[in-house]
Amino acid sequence: MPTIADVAQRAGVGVGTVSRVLNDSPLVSDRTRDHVLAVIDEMNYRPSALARALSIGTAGVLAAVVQRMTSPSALQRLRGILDVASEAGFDVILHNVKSVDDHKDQVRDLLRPDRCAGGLLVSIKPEDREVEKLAGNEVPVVIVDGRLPGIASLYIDDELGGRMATEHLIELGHRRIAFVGEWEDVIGFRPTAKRLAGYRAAMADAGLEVPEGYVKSGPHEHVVTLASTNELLDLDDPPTAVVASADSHAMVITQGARARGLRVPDDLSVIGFDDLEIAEHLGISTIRQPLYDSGAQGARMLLDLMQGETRSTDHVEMPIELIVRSSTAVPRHSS
Amino acid sequence: MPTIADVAQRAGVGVGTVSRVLNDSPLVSDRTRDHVLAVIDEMNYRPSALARALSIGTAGVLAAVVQRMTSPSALQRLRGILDVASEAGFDVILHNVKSVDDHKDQVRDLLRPDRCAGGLLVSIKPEDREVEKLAGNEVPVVIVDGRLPGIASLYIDDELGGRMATEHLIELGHRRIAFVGEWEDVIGFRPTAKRLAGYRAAMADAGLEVPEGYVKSGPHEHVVTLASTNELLDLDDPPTAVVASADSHAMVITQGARARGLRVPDDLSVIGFDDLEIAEHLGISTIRQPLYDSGAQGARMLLDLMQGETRSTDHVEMPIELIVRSSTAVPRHSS
DNA sequence: ACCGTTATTGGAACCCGTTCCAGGAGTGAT
DNA sequence: ATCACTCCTGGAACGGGTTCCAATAACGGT
Repeated sequence: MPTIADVAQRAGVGVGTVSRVLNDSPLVSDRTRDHVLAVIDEMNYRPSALARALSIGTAGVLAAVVQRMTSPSALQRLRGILDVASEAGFDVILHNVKSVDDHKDQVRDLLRPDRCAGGLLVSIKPEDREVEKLAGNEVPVVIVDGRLPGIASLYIDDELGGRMATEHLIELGHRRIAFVGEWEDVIGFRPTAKRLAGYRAAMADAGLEVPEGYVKSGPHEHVVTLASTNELLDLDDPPTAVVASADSHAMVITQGARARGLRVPDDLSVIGFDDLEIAEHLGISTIRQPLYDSGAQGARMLLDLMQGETRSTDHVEMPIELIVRSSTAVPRHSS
Repeated sequence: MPTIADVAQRAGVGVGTVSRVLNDSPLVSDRTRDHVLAVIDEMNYRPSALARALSIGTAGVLAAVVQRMTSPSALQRLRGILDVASEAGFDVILHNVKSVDDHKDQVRDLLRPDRCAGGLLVSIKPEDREVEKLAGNEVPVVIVDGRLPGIASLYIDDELGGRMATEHLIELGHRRIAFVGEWEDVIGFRPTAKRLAGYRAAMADAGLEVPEGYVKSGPHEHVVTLASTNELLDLDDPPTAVVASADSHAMVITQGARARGLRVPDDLSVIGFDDLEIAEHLGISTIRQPLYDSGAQGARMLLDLMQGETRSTDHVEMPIELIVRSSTAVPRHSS
């Protein structure tokens, strides 16, 4: 593999000149530039990214640390990150955080200038004592899907989302409204807890009670959600509508209700959260949050930060939106 | 940030010694090693991955080039890759290939020793004239989900899979069996085409005809699959069973059939391909292929190759398996 | 013709590890 | 005490870029 010195020699110029050509420096005459470019092309020379990185001090690499990367929402965010990063000529290294243990040392070791030029934490909430370190971290960090003072972040108002979903059902005339969510990992920001708070607030504001057994949660698994659904529908006074903390739950609830011969939305309204692609196809009403865009914008924010153009304390609240489809309707025996 | 020279000075030894300690060389006395380790700890020194990479000649990074990373199957494969790579201390940079254009220069530029130590092509078929270059590529390459002579690869027998799915339906007593697949991108190995071939072969072997209009394909989108489903069911002589080239299709077909009031499997049997997580929850019969394992084993294979332990011409066929669930059954009006 | 500038240029120093080579220290044998 | 070893160790060279500094060339002005 040819080196910059080989090119310089062949072109009869100094290495500095070749380097300047490579970096589009204006301090090269057009004649020299053309000549050097011709030689580069002729030798099929490509500068070593490694050597460049060592000189510069950091590589053209961003780190994306993702919680539960297998979840459809994380995936969409990741897609946004990848698109923007690759557009800007950066590689993305991907770290999948599964347990709290992973989280501790690995991540801080990853977010060093010799590993990457910037980091994105997707749906990951650093521990309290990590926050300060991250805020002063040598490479900039952006949190996607979470809000943390002192660290640039993008987030949504989960409580508002829970409220919007609930109010939609209330406005349709529902009175007996349940909530189904999941236990949340301590790694994350626990959005479900906030959505639940929004649900409770909306219920309270409407003067509605939340009966015993109307709030379900468990591990994020289909079978568990299915069981929760059946428990709800087995109640003496079953709900006419369910707020699910995610579209994936809404899907399962719908399916479970139909398996019992109930019709959705006639016998049971279900609303989800996220607006995954599949929600559209299944006609699930939901609270849409910008998934792809959160990743893309987070990446842009990070790129800005890396050029010192933005304050690292920037916080951006992304908009959410009620999407009404065919899984929610006026209750059958409406008052 | 302290450098190796700082550590050497502080410890009163040479840089060579510190380097040897860092790399667990046996050429260091225990006393010296302990002392140096203590100093390293005290200074909280971490060697620069960048400088190390430049010295060594390559970074501790693997490249995963994935086609349509948003597909659930690609994601599972990626998970396998990530787990094995991170276990071995490698970072993974992720490249999402969307169109053929992306594929051309970017990938070859990525698979250079200054970018990564090895590459995994997931469901990506290099163009003919690229194959030779890849085979002699400076960094080793493994193809996950595809077979190509001259390049190490992991694959399944798609034709056999299509045949197994079809034979399962035939054995249940179905005679009118349709096939639903999708148009495939030229980037990939076109597994659907092979599965279709297996379907045709099984039908021919059983002496069954494939009536006009029984083979459907279109873009990989839910609405299209739904339309195909309706077209099939609108035929004068509609099928009693459908072989879908992927679980995602099987899901939509099931849903479409139910929307028309048909029962699955009583009125229509549906079998998928892949065995995604969701297939289990929806009770979809399918041909299981090892997704996570293909990624994991591909990564292991790559790590071996990087150490020269394996021939780069190794080819591994992964096993597939018929999984019978509740979406396939004996046809209602069986002969 | 002479001087001050500005436009280019070459090349050494630097980034920070790894590795090889030339010793030096220590040990056992004679 | 001397020699032959083995075991450790220090430090220079090296990897391949970037960048800064000194130097040359070219140009306009008087």
